[in-house]
Amino acid sequence: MSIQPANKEKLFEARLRSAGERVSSARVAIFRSLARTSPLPIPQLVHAMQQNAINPATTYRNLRLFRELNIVRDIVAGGRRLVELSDDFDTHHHHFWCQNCGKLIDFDDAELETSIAKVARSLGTRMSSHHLEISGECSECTSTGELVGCE
Amino acid sequence: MSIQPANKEKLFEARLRSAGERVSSARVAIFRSLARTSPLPIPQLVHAMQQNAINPATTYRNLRLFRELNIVRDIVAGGRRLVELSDDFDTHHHHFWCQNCGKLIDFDDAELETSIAKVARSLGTRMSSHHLEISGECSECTSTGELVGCE
DNA sequence: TAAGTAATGCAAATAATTTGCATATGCGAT
DNA sequence: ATCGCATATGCAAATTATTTGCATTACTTA
Repeated sequence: MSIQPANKEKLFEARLRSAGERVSSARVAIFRSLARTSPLPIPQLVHAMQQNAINPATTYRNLRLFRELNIVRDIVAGGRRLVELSDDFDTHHHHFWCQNCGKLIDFDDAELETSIAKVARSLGTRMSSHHLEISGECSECTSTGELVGCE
Repeated sequence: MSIQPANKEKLFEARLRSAGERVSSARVAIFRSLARTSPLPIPQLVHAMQQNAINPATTYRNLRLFRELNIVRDIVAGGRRLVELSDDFDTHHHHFWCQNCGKLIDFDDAELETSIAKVARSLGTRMSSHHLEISGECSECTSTGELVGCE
């Protein structure tokens, strides 16, 4: 189900090319960074790229491009905005965010997908992507007896 | 199902008080603004509050507080981060974002809710809130024959 | 391999968000 | 009601995030 690293990059290049965009070294570097670790806050990505001699302006410009080409998506977890590769470049998944320990858990579920598709159809819309964020307390925090929202 | 305006504010005050927080005029103003129009981008809220003689710092500080107290939540629609009142202060809903015309449509569905609750349980988590964002083409854009992503 | 065009770096501008500190205000006790 | 205290606010400055213009560099196509 999951795309292999080598193919991911081929697909990435293809997506750029078919949009008439060039495959620059900065773009590849940003893509690779996201493929390695994501989701992550934009400033963190910008900083990581600077270590790689890629200018913030370049990272921002390309993030905007990647968003348009559906290469990345933005999500929100606990009030923080994060970027990650879109479903086209990673296995489709949703996120559970533990508001107690801050952990982010990926998940996916067939029945859930069915429900979502059904709703989109009933709205008369054509769905191209979707993302569910659940917040709460993860299993570990629940069993430890920690209280949500306390520090 | 929907909470009446007058009660919303009572609930709001109660939530602040039970957290040991004061019910200041700035807080009430921010809450009212969100109750009137939301979701909206944070800078836009900040600006609106300035018209109301409320300092940006105050708005930011209180947004953080509201987030902690689950009075507001952040969502992402088309790469833009927005705030809106949490489910406790509004009818629970999800969002469909049309990437063609930019429209944001609220929706809710019982079966979907069931699936979500089931997944959260199967993960061993305790869910306190959740939000689904679907992107695609709304029914109007679909019938007009507009192409997604073209300008 | 060369030419043309689009992407990058850089520096500066702008926008967003946070912080410290003095003052004002909400709240509980009188 | 009023007083006193603790907390929230305003303000100004600092920090951080993001965008833009322009000269230069580097993909791509022929």
